[in-house]
Amino acid sequence: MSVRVRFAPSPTGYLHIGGARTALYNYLYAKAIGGTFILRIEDTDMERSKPEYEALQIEDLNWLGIFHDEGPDKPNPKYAPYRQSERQHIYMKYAQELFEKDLAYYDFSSDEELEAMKEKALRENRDPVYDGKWKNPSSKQEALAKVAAGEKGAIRFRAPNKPYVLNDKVKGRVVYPENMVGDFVIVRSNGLPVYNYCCVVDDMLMDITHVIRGEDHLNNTVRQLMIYEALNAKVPEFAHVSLLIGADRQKLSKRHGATSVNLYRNERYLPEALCNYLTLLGWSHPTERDIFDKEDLKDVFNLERFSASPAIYDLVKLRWVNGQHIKKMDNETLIGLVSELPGNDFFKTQTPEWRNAAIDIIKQQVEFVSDIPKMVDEMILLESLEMSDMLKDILSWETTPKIIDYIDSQVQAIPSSFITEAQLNGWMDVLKKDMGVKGKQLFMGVRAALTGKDHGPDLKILIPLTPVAVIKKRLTQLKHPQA
RNA sequence: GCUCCCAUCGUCUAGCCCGGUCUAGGACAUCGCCUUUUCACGGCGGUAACAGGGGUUCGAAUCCCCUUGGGAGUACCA
Repeated sequence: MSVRVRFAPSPTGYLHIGGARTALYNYLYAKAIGGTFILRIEDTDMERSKPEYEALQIEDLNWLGIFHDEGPDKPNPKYAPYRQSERQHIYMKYAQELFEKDLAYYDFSSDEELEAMKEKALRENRDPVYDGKWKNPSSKQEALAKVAAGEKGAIRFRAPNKPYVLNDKVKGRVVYPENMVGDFVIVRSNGLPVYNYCCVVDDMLMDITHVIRGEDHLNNTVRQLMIYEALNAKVPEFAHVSLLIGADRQKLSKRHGATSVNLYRNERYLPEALCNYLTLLGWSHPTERDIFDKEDLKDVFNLERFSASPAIYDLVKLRWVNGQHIKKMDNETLIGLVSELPGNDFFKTQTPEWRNAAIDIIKQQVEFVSDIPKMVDEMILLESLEMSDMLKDILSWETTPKIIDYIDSQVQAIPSSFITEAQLNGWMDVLKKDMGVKGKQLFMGVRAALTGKDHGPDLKILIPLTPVAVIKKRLTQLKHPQA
């Protein structure tokens, strides 16, 4: 049977960074093994689930380059529907079956009774597991009669009294001692089934072969194992991936900074970079590569290289990863991204050749796409001088005023809006041969004259990108420092 | 409380399953140097870790136990 994996978010908010990581692992695994990646919406919590969040989450997933093969918007008739809210009848059907086989029973306990029992258990230092013996469940006929009479009761699963073993792909052999959980509710008294139950019914019916999810579900799994058993279903492989935590080693939350994927999207992070970074948080590349994209992972991604311990979500390395992806990105795509940025008008109105050349030098030194316009402003368009100590020093050399005067006279004579590299070379030659300036005096002097700064990219590349009008303004200030 | 899980540089991790090749490797960050007559990029190098204690063994980061620390679950949430 072919591999089928799923990502099953609850539409109760934006796509979380942790959710994105789990989705990514599932996606990567499906791609690596030629399986199917399914998106299932777990919206049984009517109170918190909102349809708009479903759309938002899918959007974020797609932005990350994670596309599902099946889902509410891409149904496979054999498995649809994909929203748990639309599968109520299915859950009820199996609950009915469980009830008839005496594997589940109706519980008419009140909240108060349940609460009292829980407190008692806690007092006795026991797990507050529901003890069926505490209150004899009604007989089947009795229960049916009560239900028919309109009494509200929850359906409880009769938890077998024995230990369970899970061979997890990440955690290894996990033993759940007997009595770890008591009889648990699978259908609430309001008629809505509960997560741990729906999940199993769906995974069974959707032929899910591998469940890759967060470690927070590890304890739940014993309940699910019980249901698989009761339903006579084949148990899938499980991989419980460690959780992401904050720098204080606490559960990742808003106060740890940006935890929603859409924030990174707004900040123009590269989706491939985010995926790359997220992959590394808990999984390692067999050859210890740390820069790659999904395509590179196609042949190497597996379930064997997960780390069992939680990872601190720390953005510092993400910056670097993003920068690396910018460097290897082709100029055309990058130009497209920069063009989408608001403002930035100068860049947008330049020729393709200009933009290409500008991107060539700028992409080498930025970590974020959004830094590119800033670099254009600072490196190319800045008219005022950056009066550093170094620049003051350069201006104090006796050769510098001569350079400034000469360059100024040449620049004034330029009719076009840009200086060519050949023109610049010509000036350098004149300064060197006719005026006897050379070495540091020459290069730094020319740089100061043209850029008003003491540092920056290679002049031969930078100057042809700088508008003559800007250079003229710098020169004016250099000649009249006070003004 | 109880149950489950986890524990290698500041961070992400390799190594652990199948003990010796580990005076523990890589990456980010940090520091220094080199290169590019500047900056950045790049290159080179430094600082920096097997949580603690017991065992098993000729030998343990690797196997076992305990302690400590952290995480998760303990719901008619997902």
